[in-house]
Formats: sequence, structure tokens, C-alpha cells
Amino acid sequence: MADITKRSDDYSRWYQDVIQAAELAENSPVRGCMVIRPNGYAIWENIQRTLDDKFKELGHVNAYFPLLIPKSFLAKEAEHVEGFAKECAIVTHHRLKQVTRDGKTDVIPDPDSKLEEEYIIRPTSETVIWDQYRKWIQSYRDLPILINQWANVMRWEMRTRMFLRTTEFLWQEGHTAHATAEESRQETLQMLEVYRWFAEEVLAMPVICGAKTANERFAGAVETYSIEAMMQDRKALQAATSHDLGQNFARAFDVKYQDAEGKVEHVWATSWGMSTRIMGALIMTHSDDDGLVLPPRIAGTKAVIVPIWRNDEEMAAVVEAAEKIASELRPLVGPVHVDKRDNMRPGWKYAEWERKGMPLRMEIGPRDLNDQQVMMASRPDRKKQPVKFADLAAAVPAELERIQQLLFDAARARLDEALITLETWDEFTALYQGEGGFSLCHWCGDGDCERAIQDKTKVTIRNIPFERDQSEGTCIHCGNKSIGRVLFAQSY
RNA sequence: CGGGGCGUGGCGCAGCCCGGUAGCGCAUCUGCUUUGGGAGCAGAGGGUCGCAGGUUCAAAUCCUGUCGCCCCGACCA
Repeated sequence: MADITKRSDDYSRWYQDVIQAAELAENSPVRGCMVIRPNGYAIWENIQRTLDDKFKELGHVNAYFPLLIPKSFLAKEAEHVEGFAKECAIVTHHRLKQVTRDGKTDVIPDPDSKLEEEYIIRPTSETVIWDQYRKWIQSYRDLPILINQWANVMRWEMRTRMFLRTTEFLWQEGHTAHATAEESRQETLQMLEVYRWFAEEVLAMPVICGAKTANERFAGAVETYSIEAMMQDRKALQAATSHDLGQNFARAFDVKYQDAEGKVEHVWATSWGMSTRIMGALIMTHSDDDGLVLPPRIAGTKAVIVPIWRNDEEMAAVVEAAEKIASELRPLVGPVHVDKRDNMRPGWKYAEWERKGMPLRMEIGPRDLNDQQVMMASRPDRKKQPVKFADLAAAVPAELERIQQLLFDAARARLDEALITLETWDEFTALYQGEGGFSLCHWCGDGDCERAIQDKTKVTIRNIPFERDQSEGTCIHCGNKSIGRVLFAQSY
């Protein structure tokens, strides 16, 4: 198992190496933005497809709203503007003008095209969507509205980090409107459960579900829930969030409905999102020093077949057999690739596919053809074994399932090992000056105390877990009466 | 915005201190031999040394400015 902490001095280089090896992304010429190359985008497409199917199963539909948000919209919800004002890209002009300076042609924003009201490139779409919902909702019969949007958003962060905090990122954002507080709360929790399911069952990434503290809430939410995953360096990563927005946005955008008794009330809202950050989580959860490791359920291609030959005659026979196997496996497991490239040798191909995280590899050469078998090799544990042609239809799906489970179990074991209960401040500081990890500690519930802990140790409350010890105790930091144990960790 | 580092063929780097007209590895192309865990040999192509000034007979190298990137911090719904 890869121990990334051994590379912690140079963690970012390891991280970059994996990204480049996997052909997931490269630095963009635009500040802090990502280019996602085809191999990486295939993973994103699988994430989209899987989540989208689940959303629709639960009655949601997709829609699309504008990229540009009038500046005034952002000012309507007080907390929302406070949260996002410092990281907005602003559109001020609608035309360029050619100018010649020192004999060189350049373009500048045409002063005559200055906009009366500037636009913000969406950092999130609550405002522009709720401005629309006002027009769509009059009656309780118009509710609920269960809409999801796949989009790009921009947040001009001071410091960016590949995948985890890029200036532009892709995500899905769900925005629902409900008639009652109970309904919006149920929706918020339901979607958090979807994210938990997706992280654990599809990405093989165990998470801890819980509520954020007031300090960490989404700007404008009454309650924010998160799933928190642990990376191999024992740091936490917020993998998705679901917000109960109460009536805050309905009030700000004056969205009301009339109920069956004729009473007029503001509607209740939720929003929830998962972004390309999840691909960073995927990389940092499973990958090792030899490159990317992908759980089969999310890998763009499930298996590769590497034919081996010495001459044209052998090539023809071996490739034909490989193609036949691939076409028989595709209906059973999804995309299977036959690597017919003739400008590199088998050993080179093995190493390359391992770097790219291909879950399963099958090697087939003249000797195998003779024995009516392939050599089947698994990425995470390098297990390699011969499998008869006749057994492939059963063995390949079973092996992919084994890999999926193996990755989840390994990640689960790391989390269980790092998740400890602490009683004293000395233990707390010792843990986080050392190897770090997830800890469950008593906390008084005071935001100032929470901030003081962060200032002293860089450790934050990740969330207040749903399943937790609520017994009596005293705050690990200030010693006041506790509200129960909460989850602490250093985070990305 | 503060502190540190780096910009040299497609990629990764050396050369800079001590100025003399650009080199290495990988990759690419050609040929032959190879091909079951990152092939070998021979040959070839490819760089206004981030940009702009300055010093000098001469600048990748020294000086000034500027742009960009990376790391650390501030920041991070």
C-alpha cells in the first residue's frame, strides 16, 4: 500500500506525477484552471452518468441556467454575498477594440462598451435560479421543483490546487423548492445519502456523514451537511455537500406560494453539489507510487487486452483472439480495450496501463493461444493468474468485483485505523503535530472556541457526525460542557 | 498581498557564481536487429535561453525592470 506520507515533503510533486501519468490534466494557461484530457474526462463522464441516473430515479430533472449573473442578484441574500464577494470574476465590457502601441497591435476593452451593470461569472447558481423560481411558483401545486444542473462555475480563490481548488470547475448543483420545512429537510438528507452511496459504493471511498458547524455552513444555508473522506496522508477532504436553505433565498428573491387553505408563504429550498474535486479525492484515496488506481465501477475502460507477437502471422492470430474476447466481454463488463499498438513492446504497455489505473489487464500471446487461456493481472494487488477462454465470462466480472471490494476494504481499514477518540488537549496537539488523522473529541459548541482550535493547530471540525457519542463530557480545548463528540481533522 | 524557488528544443534538466556565440537524458524521425515486464546499435531533425531595457568588443551567464509558473503563508460557500 502506498504511503504518501513518506513523500509528504514533496507531496505536490507526487501528486503532479500521478496526474500527468494518468493524463488527467495539465496546467492551463488560464490562472488556476484545469485542462482535463480524454482519459480523465472519461472518468468524469462516468461520474456524471452514475449520479444523473440516481437523481432521475429520485424524481429530479435537469435544466440549465445562465453563466452570467447580474451583480445586483448577489447582493440580495446578505450572507450569500459575504461568502462569495471576495472570489468573483466580473464582466465589465462587451466589446474589444484594436489599438496600436509602439507599432504593435493589441486589443483592449472598448471604453464605449462598458456595461451599465456588471455581471458576475457564477460561483454557484442559487441567485439566478431563484430569480427564475419566483416566476415559476405561485401555488402549492407548483411544488416541489426538483432540478439539477450540470455546469461550470468560477471562484477566484487566492490559491489554487489541482482538482481540489481550481478557479474554474465542473459540477452538478441541485436546486429544489418545497412547500414545507420538513420536505426540504428530507430532501437535503436524501441527497446527502445519495452522495454517501456514490462515494462508498461507486468510488470505493468510505466517508463520514454529518452536519457542518455554524462557522462552516454554506453562505445562506440554515444547515449544511457533508460527507468527509480521508486521504492516504490522513487529511480530510470534503467530498460533497447538501444544504438546507430554509426560506432564506425565497425571502431574498420574494418567492411565495399559496397553500390549499389560501395562505401565502415563502417556499423552502435546498441545494446540493458534487464537483470535479471528487476526482482529486479518487486519486488521493486509491493511487500508489506506480500511478493511478481506479475502482472498476468508475474506470472509463474496465480492462485492457495486450496481445503479444513476434511476427505478422502471430500478430494476426493473437489480435483476432483478443478482439473476440473483447467483444464477448463488453456486454458483461463495459468498455474493454485491445492495445494493438505495434511501436511498443508488451512490458512498456504493462507499465503504461498500470500508471493509468486500468483495473484489469489480460495478456495473450502465441503460447496462451495454444493453451486457450490469457494471463489476467489486477492493478491494485498485482495478482496475476492464467484464465481459460471458457472461464473468462465468469472470471472477469468476478475479478473486477473483487478489485472494487479490495479498494473499499483497504480505504475502510485506513480510515478505521486513523479514527480515534481523544480525551485531552495534550493528546490532541500531540496527534496533530505528529501523524495526524481523524479524531472524535468533545466540543463545547462555541464558534469562537472552534476558531481558536484552528488558529492554534490548523485542525478543523469536519462535521458533527450523524452517528456519534453524545454522552457527557468537557470540551477538548476550553473544558466547558460538551455537546458531544465531533469529528476533527486537518483538511485540504 | 508577504516569504522562498524556478522560467534554456515536445518533456525533464545541466550550463550562470568566474561573460567567449548552447549541451545532456527522454521523446520524435530513418534503417537494421528485436518483441512474454519500460529493447539495442547506427544516423538525423528540432532551441530568437520567458519578455524588455542596460553594461560590454562579446550576455543563457552581470545589472534593472517586467510577465508567468511552483511552494509556504494570508484566503478557502
